Amino acid sequence: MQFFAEKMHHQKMEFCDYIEALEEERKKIQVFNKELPLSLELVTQGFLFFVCVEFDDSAIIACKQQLSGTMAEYNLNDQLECSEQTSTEEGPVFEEFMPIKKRSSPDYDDGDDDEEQHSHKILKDSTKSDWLRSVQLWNPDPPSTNEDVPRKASIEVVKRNGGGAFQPFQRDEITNGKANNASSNDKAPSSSPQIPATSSTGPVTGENVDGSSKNEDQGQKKKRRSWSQELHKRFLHALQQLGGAELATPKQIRDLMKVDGLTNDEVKSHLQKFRLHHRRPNSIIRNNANSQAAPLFLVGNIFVQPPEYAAVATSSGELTTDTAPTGIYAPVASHPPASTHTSEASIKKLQVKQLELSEHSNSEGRANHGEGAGNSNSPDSSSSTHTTTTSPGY
DNA sequence: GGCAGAATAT
DNA sequence: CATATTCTGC
Repeated sequence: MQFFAEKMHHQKMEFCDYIEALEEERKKIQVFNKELPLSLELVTQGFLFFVCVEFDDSAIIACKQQLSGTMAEYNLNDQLECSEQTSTEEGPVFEEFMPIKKRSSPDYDDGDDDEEQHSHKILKDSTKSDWLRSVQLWNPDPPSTNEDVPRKASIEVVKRNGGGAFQPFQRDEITNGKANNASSNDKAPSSSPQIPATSSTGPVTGENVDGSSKNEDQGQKKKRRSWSQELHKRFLHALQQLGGAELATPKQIRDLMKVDGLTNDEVKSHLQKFRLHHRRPNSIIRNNANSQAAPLFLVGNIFVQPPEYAAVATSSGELTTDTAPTGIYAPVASHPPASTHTSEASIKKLQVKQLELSEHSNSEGRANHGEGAGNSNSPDSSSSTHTTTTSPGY
């Protein structure tokens, strides 16, 4: 008897270990949840299965309960994510998943696909999106207090704001700090409701879109604009609407962003940086051998192909961020409310640019992304092996 | 003169 | 490194 008891105990322990292992596994996989909802499910199911098989020992039961608890948690999370995604549809979604995008989805690659090197980027490749990450996570400027900003201002109060430079927007009211956002003034939102100001998206620690209060000291150095997550999101959104970083112009972007206090120069600068960080990575290993074949993940004994590979191209062959966060539920990239300009002009521009690029920048694998309009898809410059655009049903 | 983009500067 | 500012050409 004793022996038996011992044996049971042993088994129990083993089982628990197993459970733990599984749990861990699931955690790992959860990272890919967005892309591979199926995998999670499978693992989870396996989980249940094992839990339910035999043993009714109290300990096991406890385990079971615990597990179910965690499961519920996961589900809840999933749901939350989903709802968030769907509810945001406007465009924020797009940017929201940028960080994840980098690892396997052909993200919205504005003019230059740069993506497709999936195989490796899984863990590395941080190069490209690194800066993005920083931008997104950047915790906007703390309140006032810090630094000498106020001091300087007071010293050089000069305040000869005769010309008023850029926009009239909110004048001083340094105190207002946040709270504003109202921005009732400024250009009327015209048509699209646009992003309802501070979208719940994340830990936006009470920071307004326009970054901060701008003092009147115009003769002075501009206060560094911090591109908060929100701001950047808008930026991306605008970009998306305009057809990519290569097509959009600072002014357009600024208009679309509808952030008061935001100047052209600021947008220009940001855009410059954006482009910079986006173009370079392209030249790198565009695709090795089979890289183009959508990676298959082995789940259980089933191969699963991440949904991103079903990425669709937007009519104008632009961003198409989609990023299929939850795979199946992938919200289709929203279209620009004002679809007017984005069509002809931009396409033309696109073509021109592509020509230019293909001409004097042979070294850089510029990409092709014009699928939508059926226009070119330059056989990607010279990158090693053929790149048969293996696009799943478009 | 405005604007966009690149090049510098901070 | 992230922005700002300046320089250029259109």
